[in-house]
Amino acid sequence: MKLSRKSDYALRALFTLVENYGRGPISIREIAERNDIPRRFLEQIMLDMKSRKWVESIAGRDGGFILAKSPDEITMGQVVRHFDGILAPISCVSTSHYEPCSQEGVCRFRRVLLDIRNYVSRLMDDATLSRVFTGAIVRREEVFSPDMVYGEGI
Amino acid sequence: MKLSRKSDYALRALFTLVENYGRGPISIREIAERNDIPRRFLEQIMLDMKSRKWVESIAGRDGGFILAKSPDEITMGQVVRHFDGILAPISCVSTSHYEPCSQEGVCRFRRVLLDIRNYVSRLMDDATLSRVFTGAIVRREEVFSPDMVYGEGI
DNA sequence: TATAATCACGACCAACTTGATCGGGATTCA
DNA sequence: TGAATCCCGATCAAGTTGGTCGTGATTATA
Repeated sequence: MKLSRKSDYALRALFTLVENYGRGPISIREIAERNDIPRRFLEQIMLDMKSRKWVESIAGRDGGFILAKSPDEITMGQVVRHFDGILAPISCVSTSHYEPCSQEGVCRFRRVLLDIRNYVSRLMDDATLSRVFTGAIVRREEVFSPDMVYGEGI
Repeated sequence: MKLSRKSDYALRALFTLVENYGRGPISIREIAERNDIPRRFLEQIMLDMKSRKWVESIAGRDGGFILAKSPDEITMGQVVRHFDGILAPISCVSTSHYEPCSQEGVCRFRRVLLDIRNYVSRLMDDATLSRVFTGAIVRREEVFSPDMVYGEGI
């Protein structure tokens, strides 16, 4: 999974709305400023998220956006899948965007990619906005040392 | 991590060479046919891998390619990093391709992406060609049910 | 009711990446 | 000599990314 700017910006915006949950709308301009996002680009993204029913807009002066549902009803998985289309590292191990591959029966490394898919999928679908916001989504790898680095660097 | 065709093809070719390890060279044409890879495209990739000292070439008629080192001295991590540049889902959690981000101090979801980075990095750097070839790289997620699917699909 | 701030919508676009193809040269074996 | 191979650089079409821009429509407030 490679996170696009769009997913990145969408998540930044959503967490800003989570932070303000129950306290009225925030304008695109303010979200953009607080999160260092190009304003006109964020416009697109917010409208997109509105059509997905993740946010609601209030038009006119003093208008802006609020979350359309509770922060534990939206997951990072949903957001990234919407904007980036696929979480799996390759489509032959994707269920939502599966495409057949002539080598599937003999491929030696498919298994490794499948493992990555499973891990990423599980993690992202567990990651509701509220859990991530409160830091409740810490996993095995981070229990011992938060800044632990594996392998040669990534 | 999104696996590019180049990485994919490179890995297919390498595992073909592993299969034939110690039994003479295989031509690009044959590797291409056996793995369903465009021949002229594979040429580039093999030359690239030659410069990385992963494979050696034998020129002239009956020539071809062989592995330049033992299958347990090459990892999937090295290959994917070479062709795709970055394993991490976003550069702010990459060590090899780190780029600063204005939101780093306040970002709510960086932690989740860091977790993915750690998992992928560890898995890929453990994945030597020989271990993957023999199937010795099965991990937690796959111990119980090989085709287990998590979340909404990926 | 004028005005300023906001959301809404669609068109446009430059730069980059991906996934190749192509022509022709150098090397080697039979 | 010729056939099969590796070698090298140029080129390129299509799609994706990451935006910008102009212009309406809506609404609170002075």
